[in-house]
Formats: sequence, structure tokens, C-alpha cells
Amino acid sequence: MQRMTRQRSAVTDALDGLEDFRSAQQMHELLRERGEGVGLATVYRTLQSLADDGAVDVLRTADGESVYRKCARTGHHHHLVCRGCGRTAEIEGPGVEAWAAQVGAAHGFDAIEHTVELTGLCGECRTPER
Amino acid sequence: MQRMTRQRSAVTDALDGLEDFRSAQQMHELLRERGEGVGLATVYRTLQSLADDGAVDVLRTADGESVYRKCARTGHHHHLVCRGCGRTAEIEGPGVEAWAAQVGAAHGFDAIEHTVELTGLCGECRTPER
DNA sequence: TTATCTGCAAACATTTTGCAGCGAG
DNA sequence: CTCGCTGCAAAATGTTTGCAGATAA
Repeated sequence: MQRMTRQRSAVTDALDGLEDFRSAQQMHELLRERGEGVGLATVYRTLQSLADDGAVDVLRTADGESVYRKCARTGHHHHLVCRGCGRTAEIEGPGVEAWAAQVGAAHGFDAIEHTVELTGLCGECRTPER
Repeated sequence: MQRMTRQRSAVTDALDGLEDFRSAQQMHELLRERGEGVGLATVYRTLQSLADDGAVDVLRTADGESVYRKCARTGHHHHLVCRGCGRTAEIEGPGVEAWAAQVGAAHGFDAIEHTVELTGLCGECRTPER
């Protein structure tokens, strides 16, 4: 069904080494830096096929980019990203999972998935020149 | 600050008459059908400025379009979107806001903003042919 | 061998922007 | 009268696709 090509394993390997979401373009650049040249179109095609297989999670950012992350079925968690420096902290939402399922059920929805992303300013970025 | 032009009121009037999300392009076409010609760029600019003012909610569809709806509820709230038919329900997260702020503070982050989107399958989409 | 994958560049879709002219205040 | 707003078309952005050649099986 799917051939195991150099490019495809390069993409999946890169994904395995990452914990958070990356855009297709970021993946493309990352692979380029590693010396594993992969065409941008191939990155898109590969990520898309992985997403179709449910091997990665896809998410759309506020500015219209698709971001991908290896599907960590176990140990779901969320991120807290600094708007200033991009630093990220991993967090776990004890109540959020339950809240999502409950709210969904209350509206007659099933198979609930949730996206929770937090952004803020970390200690170092909180007091810039202002 | 903002001038009340024919185009701007055409857009806000159209929004007032709608209950659900529409894309900028749909709004553009709707206005055209009404005979109230408004340039596509103006529709984008107007919707964007309304969004900045918090007068409309913005949401990105799975295929990358931005959709807008008049902000019914005052104050911050979230959405539950059906992956099958796109139907949306407004929800409020009593605990989520507090949880976000608290988690942020625990990591030394300030000025927390959060993105929470829930997707699921609504009652009618739950049992398709698959 | 051969059907699939890849790379490139051109095509696409959505959104943004530059600029001259219009018009609200 | 003055700026901000508008419309148009061109540009930018992110993603998809056609096709010839490479390649896994």
C-alpha cells in the first residue's frame, strides 16, 4: 500500500524525534538541515498520507497553517507556548479531558476530540524594554 | 475610529441576519446577491476589523477557510464543531478559563491566552454508512 | 518489470496589500 | 477639506497537482 522510501522514513523519523506540532514547511526545512533532502511537495504528501492513516495529528493554526505531530495515543497532553520566545512547556490537563467529553455528551456529540493550546509570556519575556 | 460606510453596515447587517458561521467569500456572494455590491477585499477587511473588536467570532475550518459569525454571547466562549456536518454549538467553559490561568501561573507564565476547540460527531452524523 | 513515489514547477485557493479615487465627518 | 475607506488587481502565502524520471518490491 505504501512504499518505504528514503523520504518517507526521513519524515517519520523526524516526527518521532519531535514532541510538539510542526508545520509542513518547518518539517521541510528541518530535513534540509539534516542533509536529508526531501521535496516540499513530498513532505506535504507524506504528512497528509500519515494523517489519513491516523499516524499523526493535524491541527490548523490561527494563521492558516497545518501543523502535524506524531500521534501519541498514550499520554495526551497540551502545550504552553511563550509568545515572546517560543519556549514551550508541556502540561497535562487533569480535568480538561473529562470536561471535553462531558460537554460534548451534553450536546449530543460523540467521539470528542479536543484542541487545547495555551500561550502566554514566560518570566523572561514578561518585562521587555517597556 | 471606524467610519460607518454603506459597505460596513451592509456587512454587519448581513451578519445580524445570520445565526451560523459564514466564510468571507460566502459573505461576499451573499451581499452581491442582495444587490449590495461590496468588494471582496473590503469584506475581508471589515470582518477582520470586526473580529479585532470582538464583535464577531472567527474560526478556521478544516480546509483552511476562516469563517465568521456575529458574537452572540458576550464574553469569551468556545465552540463544539461537528466533524461530519460542520454544525456548531456554543459552549462556555466554566473551569477552563481558571484552569488556563492557573496552569500558566504555575509555569511562570503571564498574559495567558487559550485556544480550546472541541470537535466530535453530532447525533445525525454519528451513524453514517461507514 | 512496473506500479508507485519523487521532484520540480506551475496551478490553486484564500487572504493581504498598494494605490488612486471616493466620500463620511 | 481631510483622512480613512473602497475597489481593483497584483502579490503573498500555504497547499495541491501534472508529468517525466527514479525506484521499491
